[in-house]
Amino acid sequence: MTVTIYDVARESGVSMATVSRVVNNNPNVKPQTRKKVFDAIEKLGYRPNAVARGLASKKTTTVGVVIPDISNTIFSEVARGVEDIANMYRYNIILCNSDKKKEKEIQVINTLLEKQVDGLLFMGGTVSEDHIQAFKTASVPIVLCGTKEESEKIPSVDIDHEKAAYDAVQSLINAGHRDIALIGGNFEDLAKGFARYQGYKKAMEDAGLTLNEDLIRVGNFRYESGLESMKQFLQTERKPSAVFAVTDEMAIGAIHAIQDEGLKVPEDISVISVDNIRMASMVRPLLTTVAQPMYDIGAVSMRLLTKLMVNEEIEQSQIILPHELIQRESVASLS
Amino acid sequence: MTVTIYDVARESGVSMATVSRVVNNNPNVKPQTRKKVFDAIEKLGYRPNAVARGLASKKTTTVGVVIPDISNTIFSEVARGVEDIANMYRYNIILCNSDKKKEKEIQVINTLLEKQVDGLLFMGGTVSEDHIQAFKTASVPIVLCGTKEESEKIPSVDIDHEKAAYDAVQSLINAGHRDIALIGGNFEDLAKGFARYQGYKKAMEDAGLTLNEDLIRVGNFRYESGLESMKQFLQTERKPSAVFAVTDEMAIGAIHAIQDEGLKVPEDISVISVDNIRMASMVRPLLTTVAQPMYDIGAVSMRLLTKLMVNEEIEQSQIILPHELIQRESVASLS
DNA sequence: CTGTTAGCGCTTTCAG
DNA sequence: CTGAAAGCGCTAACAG
Repeated sequence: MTVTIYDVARESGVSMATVSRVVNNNPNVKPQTRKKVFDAIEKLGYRPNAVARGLASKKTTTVGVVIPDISNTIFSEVARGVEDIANMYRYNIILCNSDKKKEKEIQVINTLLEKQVDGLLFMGGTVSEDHIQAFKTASVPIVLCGTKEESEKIPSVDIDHEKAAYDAVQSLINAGHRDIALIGGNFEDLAKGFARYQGYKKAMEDAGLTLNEDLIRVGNFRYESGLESMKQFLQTERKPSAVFAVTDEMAIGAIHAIQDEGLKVPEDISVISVDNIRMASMVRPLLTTVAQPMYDIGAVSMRLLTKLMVNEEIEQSQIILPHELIQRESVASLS
Repeated sequence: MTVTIYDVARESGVSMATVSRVVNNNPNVKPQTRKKVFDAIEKLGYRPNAVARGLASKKTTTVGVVIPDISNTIFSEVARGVEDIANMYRYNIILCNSDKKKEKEIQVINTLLEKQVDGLLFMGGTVSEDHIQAFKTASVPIVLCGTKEESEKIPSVDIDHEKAAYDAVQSLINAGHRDIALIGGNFEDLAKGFARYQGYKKAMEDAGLTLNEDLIRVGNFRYESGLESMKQFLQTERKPSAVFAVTDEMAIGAIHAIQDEGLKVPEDISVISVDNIRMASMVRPLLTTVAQPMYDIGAVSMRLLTKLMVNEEIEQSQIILPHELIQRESVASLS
């Protein structure tokens, strides 16, 4: 029923090897025989079996990607970059959601490896010792995407989260703000939550400003938590004149909390954040934020992985992509 | 270097067949031997090769999913439903973006089939004759997710887009609106763009209202086009009292166009749409919309596919999921 | 330029 | 409950 390379060989009167050659575009085939083979392929409706090929060649041309949550816009934009480049180099991707649960992450890494992926792209929260251990059992290259780990042994691509946060806060300070609140994210998340907090702290300290515990809240990176956090700031007697939210979603939540209170952004309170998700330019006022190049992070990670998979020489295995402050409408100068 | 089932067999003093049995949880193995085998597996760090297994068993436990654009929130929410259920039934998914380009769609369908996926989930715009042709060459089940085709031969799951649009517009009419503008989407997109337009038209006609060409614009489903379309309506002398946008994104664009003009939603103009993306409850005013269960559409599609893949009896192969009007803040009564 | 021949690592009858 | 053996469909030397 299923037509194999053998059937094509018989039909066209050549050997399997020759059929294999024409299917794989090997130049060492006389144009004439090539034609015969193509005709047979067409006639029989032959479709090469990639699984058999994978077993024989030990290459599957598919890469595994573990992602926290594909329905989260921030990751889905990265994923698009990943897939586009994968595609460009003829790879397919097996996508696995992990919800940043360590157990789940380790589990999917293993099943991906069982499936003999040619490489692995890992996007997650923190990379623990257990992760490293799991990676070690792999015989294929791995790149971290949007994270990194201490030792910097594993190739990775990300932005400098601390610096991005620093730049955001500094721009607030430059605009004359002194009472700057922070809506942070999970500090356990070293690569992102903690790093962005560090950037805030450093910018404040460098400006000779002291951190005020009352002006620090930690949310979960999401809209609702930004809204909640801001509501609480609004109840304190000495309201901040500006707030730095560690993600756009929380910033937008904050903006709405402010507006719901009858106050205006940026006239009464300025808001800034980091990310630049699509929605940042789909709100009023337009959100001022430090852009992180989501698509590029995915694309560059995948490009790096393709190089690693063919043992290509690479100049740089710890890649930091640039971020950029996008001035829009949510920050006012206090002069 | 790589440890195979044969190595485990030797190490534990049993046959490959027995090792295969314990790995596959076949009950016909004496607990004692089972233990021996597990010990050997652990000792050698054996990891089953899913590609070899796939070749031998003709099952890969992976399904292909072709999706228009994973970075589009509407599809990424569906994708999450798909992956969750796939996972639950031990399948992995190979994800391919198609951008709704027919050529690309056909191409990825073919490579997915070459990779011997056990089933195919297709989300796209319109399903043409060429698609059907490509599907026919497949020997595995296929389900359409968020689309359908004329003949209804191919299993599918979706909502009733026409009825959803109808309900939205009808609610506007019930609220006393008469001048209801439409911001539509590509009419070539039969399953969605055109169907939703039909719903609008029918609701108007059923209420004895005549369609006004000046009050109809077609966008591309996205925010910017909603904003643009609304701007144009605002310049006409007889402004609509309400607008029905075929997607939430366009509705939000419309809201901003209205607000940018110094008018208020819903006091001056009401806005309603269909979708209920996460952002619908992350704007001011909160968007009133007809919710389509994105996650469920993905989950139910995948569940249907899992049944098809094991030849399970199915009662219903054309599944229509319910939609629901979510009253929030963007529609005012004209009484 | 083309054919022969081993496998790739696992599942699956078929015996026993 | 366990083993032997025959493939699954293809690639990759190696010859010629």
